[in-house]
Amino acid sequence: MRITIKDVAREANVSIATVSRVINRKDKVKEETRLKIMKAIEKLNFIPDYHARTMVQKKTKMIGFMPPELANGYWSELSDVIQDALWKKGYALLVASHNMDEEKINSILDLFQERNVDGIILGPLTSRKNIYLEKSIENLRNRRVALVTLQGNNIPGITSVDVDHLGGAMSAVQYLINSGHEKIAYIGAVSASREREFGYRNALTFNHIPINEEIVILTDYIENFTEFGYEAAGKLVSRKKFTAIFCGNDLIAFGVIKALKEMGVLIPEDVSIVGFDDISSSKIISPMLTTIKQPIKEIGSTVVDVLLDQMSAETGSITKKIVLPTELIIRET
Amino acid sequence: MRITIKDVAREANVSIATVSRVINRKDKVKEETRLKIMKAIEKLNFIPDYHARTMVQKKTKMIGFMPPELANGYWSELSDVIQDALWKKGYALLVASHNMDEEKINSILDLFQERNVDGIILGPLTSRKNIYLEKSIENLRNRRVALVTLQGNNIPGITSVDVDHLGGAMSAVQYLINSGHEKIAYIGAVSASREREFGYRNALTFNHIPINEEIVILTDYIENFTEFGYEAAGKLVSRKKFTAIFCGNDLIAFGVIKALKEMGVLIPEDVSIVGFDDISSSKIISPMLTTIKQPIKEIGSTVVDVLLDQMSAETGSITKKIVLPTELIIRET
DNA sequence: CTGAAAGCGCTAACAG
DNA sequence: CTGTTAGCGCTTTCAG
Repeated sequence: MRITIKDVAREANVSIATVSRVINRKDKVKEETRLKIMKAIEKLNFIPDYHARTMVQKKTKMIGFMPPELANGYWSELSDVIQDALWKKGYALLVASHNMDEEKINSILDLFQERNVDGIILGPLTSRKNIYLEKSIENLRNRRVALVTLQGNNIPGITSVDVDHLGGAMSAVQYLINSGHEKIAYIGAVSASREREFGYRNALTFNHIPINEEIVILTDYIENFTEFGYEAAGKLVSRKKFTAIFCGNDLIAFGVIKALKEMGVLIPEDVSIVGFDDISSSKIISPMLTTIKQPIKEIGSTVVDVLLDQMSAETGSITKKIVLPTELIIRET
Repeated sequence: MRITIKDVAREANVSIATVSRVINRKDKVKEETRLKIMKAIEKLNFIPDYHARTMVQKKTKMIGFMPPELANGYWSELSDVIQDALWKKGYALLVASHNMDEEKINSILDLFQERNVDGIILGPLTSRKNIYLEKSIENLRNRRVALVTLQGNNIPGITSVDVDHLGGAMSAVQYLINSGHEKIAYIGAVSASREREFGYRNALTFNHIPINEEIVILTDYIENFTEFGYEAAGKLVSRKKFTAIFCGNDLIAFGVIKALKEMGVLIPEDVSIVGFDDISSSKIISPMLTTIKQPIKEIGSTVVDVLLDQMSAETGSITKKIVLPTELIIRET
């Protein structure tokens, strides 16, 4: 059925070892025999069996990627970048989104172990304590699987790549303050990034503006950020005590914008809005969203670099925390 | 280093064959020994090596998915659906987007072959003739790899799952006509779906409205649909001869909306717009986009069903073309 | 019900 | 430069 190295060897009248040599282009092989073998490979349409090779080499050239979801500008854009960067280095990407479902997280990790991925890129995980997860991670580490985490879940001992949420949030709020706002509301999700909330609080405090908890709306992880923003904006308006809103991410901001428009609130005349992430839709919504841009390309390439570094390092490299800068993108809101 | 079936066998004082039996829950094993082995597995944290298993079983439980890109609402939403459906059936997804790059398409297909995926879900491919691709596909078919294509590339002999682009486009244009429009423009990409353009033409013809080629703007595949829509709208306005625009997809429509707004054209008072796809951003843009909805969930589950069917069928099943219906979603534009 | 042994397809010493 | 051979970790007859 399947064409194997044996068939090629027979066809070319050499031993399987020699065939192996030419497909791995390692040891020297006489040009003449190389050509002969190449021809046989061509003729038989031979593609070496990855699994057999893997079994002896112990390298799968496969990286597991576990984002919370794909159907969301931020993660899908990042996936593309990561996939592309990895591809260029000869690695394939096994993608499995977990939707913050604990059971799925565990089973994905099991799958990654079973399939022997060389490395894993973790997205944010549920903050709840998960014994099984901890055990899996320890296992993974014992087996020297490279691990990197995106959007720092601060799992001890794992190198993380993330942006400066705190700083980004502070600059967003500072911008609002510089524009003359004092009553600035915050709408955000705790699970996604607590630091953005802290940045908000810090900036206000730093400017001697008291924090009014009435206009701080938080939620845990939710499926649909946009809907959450829409509803939160509704609540906020009924409290009428703000002239600007800093949103935990762009999707939330989209919901907010929609709600405000429906209620006849003018943006930015009545209320200014700043988001976070700068996903591609931010440019197409109207008014165009002012937001904190995450350097997605750099995040993707950095995470890949870090991962590959870790895999090539003989001895376990030390745990780092890599923080990338954000940038304020001023648009219309 | 790695825990193998041997370690478990030793720990439980049985042969490796028996261990294999319990992890595969096939042959009968005495309950007592089963328990003993389970305990050993637990204790040693044993996870069977997938590659070794695959080598003898010839099934990888892995499906390759090759969309044009991920960073686009349509494909990322679909990926999530497919991944989830497959996951439930015990399959992992190997994702690789090709960005319409011919070389990458070829190399991805090679990778899929080398890694022995059980099935492949193809996205739209370049329309240009690609000998290498044809050969790969033939190879794949010879090796009985299940193949399904999304957004019908009409590769002969491959079952496709797609929506009714023609019908959807016709209903979009018909809706516009019913709303009193006669001068309806079309902006679309040829590669994505020629049928949408045909639907546009058909609907006009069917209603005895002559087609004005001046307000039909086409392009080949482009990286950024939104930008294309933005520019196309600019050209269109200078020609001033339309009261409605049917866009080949939502992203294009977003660009159009942005351009019209900037030029002070009111939507829908001056110009009505209908898109195609109903990606999630369509609801957050303002005004909310009237569009043709693709049933993404159904597309995803259908494609998975078809694929699994094909894999379980002993004899090569016949090539089908599955067409799913679309739905007109009337919103504000 | 359980063990022994023969591969699966390939790589990596080890000889020649 | 090239061939022989011993595994990689697991499943699967075939005996017992």
